[in-house]
Amino acid sequence: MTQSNSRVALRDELVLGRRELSARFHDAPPRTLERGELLVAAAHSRNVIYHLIAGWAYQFREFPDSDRAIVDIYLPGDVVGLDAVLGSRPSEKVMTLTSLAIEVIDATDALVNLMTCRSIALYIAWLLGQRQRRSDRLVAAISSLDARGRLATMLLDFYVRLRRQRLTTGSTYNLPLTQIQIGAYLGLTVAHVNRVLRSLRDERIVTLEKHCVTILDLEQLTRLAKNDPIARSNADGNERSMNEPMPPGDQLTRMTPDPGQPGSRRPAASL
Amino acid sequence: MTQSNSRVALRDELVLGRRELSARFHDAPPRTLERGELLVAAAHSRNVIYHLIAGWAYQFREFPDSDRAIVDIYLPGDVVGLDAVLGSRPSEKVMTLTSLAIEVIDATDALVNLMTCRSIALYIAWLLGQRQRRSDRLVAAISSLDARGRLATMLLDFYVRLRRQRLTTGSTYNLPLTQIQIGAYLGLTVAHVNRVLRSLRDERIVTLEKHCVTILDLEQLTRLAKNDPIARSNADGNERSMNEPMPPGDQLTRMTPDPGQPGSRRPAASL
DNA sequence: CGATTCCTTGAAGGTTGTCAACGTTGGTGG
DNA sequence: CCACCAACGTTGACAACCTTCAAGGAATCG
Repeated sequence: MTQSNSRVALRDELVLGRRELSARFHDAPPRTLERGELLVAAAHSRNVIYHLIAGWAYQFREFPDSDRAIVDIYLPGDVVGLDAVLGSRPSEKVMTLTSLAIEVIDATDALVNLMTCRSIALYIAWLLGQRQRRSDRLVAAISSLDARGRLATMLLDFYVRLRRQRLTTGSTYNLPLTQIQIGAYLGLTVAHVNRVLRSLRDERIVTLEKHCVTILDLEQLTRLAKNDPIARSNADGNERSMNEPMPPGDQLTRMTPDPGQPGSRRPAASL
Repeated sequence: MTQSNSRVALRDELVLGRRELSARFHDAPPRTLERGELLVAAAHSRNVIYHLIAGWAYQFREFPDSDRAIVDIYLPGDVVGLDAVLGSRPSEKVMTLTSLAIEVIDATDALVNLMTCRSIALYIAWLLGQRQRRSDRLVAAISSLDARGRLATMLLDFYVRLRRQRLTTGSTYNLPLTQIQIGAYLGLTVAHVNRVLRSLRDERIVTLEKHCVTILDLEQLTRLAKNDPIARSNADGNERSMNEPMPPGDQLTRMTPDPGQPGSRRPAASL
């Protein structure tokens, strides 16, 4: 079997796994949550995974001095809780940022059963890898970029992820995070987040007002996120690879798998 | 099936998966690498995973301005490359910190085959979750602790992981990182890493000289890592849970799985 | 034993945190 | 409808932490 053949087979199997897992999620009726509720992936019964149909949520870790560090942010279409099901210690909680529509796979041994199906197992591994890559990007951004770069990285990341899910078309989207939460996510204080947002707005790069993000200068924003001080101002045609994630939408016919955007393009957050 | 029953079954299956994956690793003869070599998980042929028998390595991400951010550090016993095999973009590389003894599972479709075995699939998911929890801890530390806290967290983390693998017994271990690399890992400059290490040494909390770490005051170090300014100076008996990872060694008979420390305790870095 | 890399330290300056105050918004109940 | 309250947003002054820059010393490797 040639490399490209098995690569294609892998892609197909991942798409299959996505469908199968989606079917398992459909077994139970969807639920809704209010803003400010905890997804008790740890408390009530461990080994629960969620599929976000609509709404945002964030995963956080608490320190004894009572400030919380946000370690990941989930958007519609994301699967939540996979990293925790096999872990021993709870220690991390997930809280809603908006009201939420979710599908749930419950039961303590659900994951064991899911793993029996190879395509689902592969897709779950892909999902775990996807979350890992998000974390790696965040670590790199926080540890080597200043406040402007971190903000730019975050705003771009959400932009790309929403576009991939066809949840935004223009250069604007809704961001249900308070500046306090942005600070907890990027390792900054509210005051400084506010200052930097102001400066980005004054420079006409991006605006954030009333939870609404508008990207005014995508090129500049990308430069900031890359820590690339002098713009090479290359043609927009070369604007792919904005920060790391897979290209959004238009170039789906490639070697590497992208189950997040299946062949049959459904309107909203299909698994 | 009661919850505790399936929990026990899960633990057993994870131990089984660890053994099975270990067997797959043994299929090919172990290899060695020199210090400063790249584990080309991306270049030469994707879909390669490694098992570290001996030696350290680090995963990093490069920025255009040529400084690199270290996103994870691998110790003996760790499995490297799982997060990358299913990903589309290379973008992250792994480099050795010491000379390395490794086992390799190659072939493009290796992971697809591995996932056919449910216990291996479960164990791989557990490994991915373990790496994710490391990343989450790092994000939390970098985004909400100052330099002292970050250093303390890192030194404690290595300490716990080495103890869990029975690679150190006393309060001392070998740390094959330069201060430059420590800075790249924690988001600090060399100069500041040096200064903080000096202050930690002057306060008789921990020393790092010639790549040798000696923990002098475990309690203080733990406080720093927790951002817990005033020591409650509780009895040492309650010293568990140093930072997040699973308790080292002595309380293995618990509900939650810990395949990293199997029933039959082998001397060194068994999978 | 040269040459590179790493460690170490000081001084100066910048980014960010802290603190405080006030304006704004949104929800609640009188 | 308005008063109230709580949470959030905004801004300024100041301090602290950390970076930058520079230079000399130590260690490591071919």
